[in-house]
Amino acid sequence: MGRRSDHTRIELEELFVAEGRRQLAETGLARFSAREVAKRVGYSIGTLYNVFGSYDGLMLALNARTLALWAQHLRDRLAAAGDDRIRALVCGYFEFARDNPKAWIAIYEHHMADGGPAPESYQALAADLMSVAAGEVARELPEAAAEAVLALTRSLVATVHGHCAFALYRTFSMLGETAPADAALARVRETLEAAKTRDR
Amino acid sequence: MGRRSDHTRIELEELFVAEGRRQLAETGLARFSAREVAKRVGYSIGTLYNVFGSYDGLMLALNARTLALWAQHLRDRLAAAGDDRIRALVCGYFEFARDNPKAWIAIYEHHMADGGPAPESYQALAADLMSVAAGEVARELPEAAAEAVLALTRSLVATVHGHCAFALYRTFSMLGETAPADAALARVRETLEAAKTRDR
DNA sequence: AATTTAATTGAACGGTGATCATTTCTGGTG
DNA sequence: CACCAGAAATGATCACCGTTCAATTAAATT
Repeated sequence: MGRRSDHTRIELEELFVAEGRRQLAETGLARFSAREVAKRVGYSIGTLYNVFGSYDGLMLALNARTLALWAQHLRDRLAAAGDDRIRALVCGYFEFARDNPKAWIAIYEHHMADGGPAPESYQALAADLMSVAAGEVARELPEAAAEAVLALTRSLVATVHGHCAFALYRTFSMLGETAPADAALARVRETLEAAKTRDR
Repeated sequence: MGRRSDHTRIELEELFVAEGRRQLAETGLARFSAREVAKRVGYSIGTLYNVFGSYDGLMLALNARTLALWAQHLRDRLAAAGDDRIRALVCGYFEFARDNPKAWIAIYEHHMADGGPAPESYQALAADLMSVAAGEVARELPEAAAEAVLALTRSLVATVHGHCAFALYRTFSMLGETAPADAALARVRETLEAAKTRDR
């Protein structure tokens, strides 16, 4: 059809991402198809490749959107939180994963075709998410050195991630666990308490 | 070729599983191909389907083998452990994942085509793995009730899993973490200490 | 030797990600 | 207004995938 001024390149990107997220949420990563996204948007597969370059490019755009929404969700929860900001953070983590299970899983299950790392701009989004958590850990441990805060934050996020992953992968339900978020919160509290005791 | 007495059905299964594991370790789940496994074993794709029924059936057989080897690895480490059995357990967990990264990841990233649960026999292998950990937790908390031990074990395994997953997915290296196993062990120790204090 | 039975095969089907020569439209020029 | 150069959009084409199943072939039975 030639240069359609129907949509700018930015609009096109947004169309594909919106439809891609809809489809990812429905079918999950394993059945996800770039062709099907293009078809439902009403553009050809060739146009989708013009915009994103590859399947990886499309998936990165989708996961980047998920990461941004996740970070926003956490900040919203923290803004509305009372005294117990750690609980707000852990619950916000679980809420987002539970409300967007397929998209959340896709963040971890998509791998670049060449096995290489994701581009800088994508890693920045993951780092931003981590910094939200680090801010709260720093608030809990005012005396701690910055590097110690970061190291502890990484470990705490890994702890929560493990509980959240088991919850979404149904590993927990298979084993009889019913309140994974509570368990994760309890673990985080223990670690923060131990760190406070060490600091004194 | 008709009924080849070259291999019994059991031998055939073993041939496919051995070659499948080799290929999974090389290429990873995303590029893994049942056709390629059949080709390299020297049987047709049809015979592979006679044996395993589907791609899911093959993957379950591969993942079942991985789970069994993992449990064996943990028991071996515990048998050779000194006083610090918890360290042996956590390190054994990480060692196996690090030595078999693609196979370990496939355990979590393979999903049944219909989204349903894995068959009973497969779940039993996962439960066995959990029971290895539960035995050590029970040893640490002799006073604790059985159900409390199981609940704590689930949470501790989730904690270690989170650290291990971040290590293998390179989330940690992206964030500057260098000793994920040490961090996981520290978290486990804190939780066990807190539980002991509660029991008193 | 003839027949039955069951294991093995691989072509065929509909789908995928990826490519790129071709077509089709648009903005600018004379 | 007619023309053209260039960019956007296309979809046939390719190699591969999981899956199916009629046909084939070798072993077991008669």
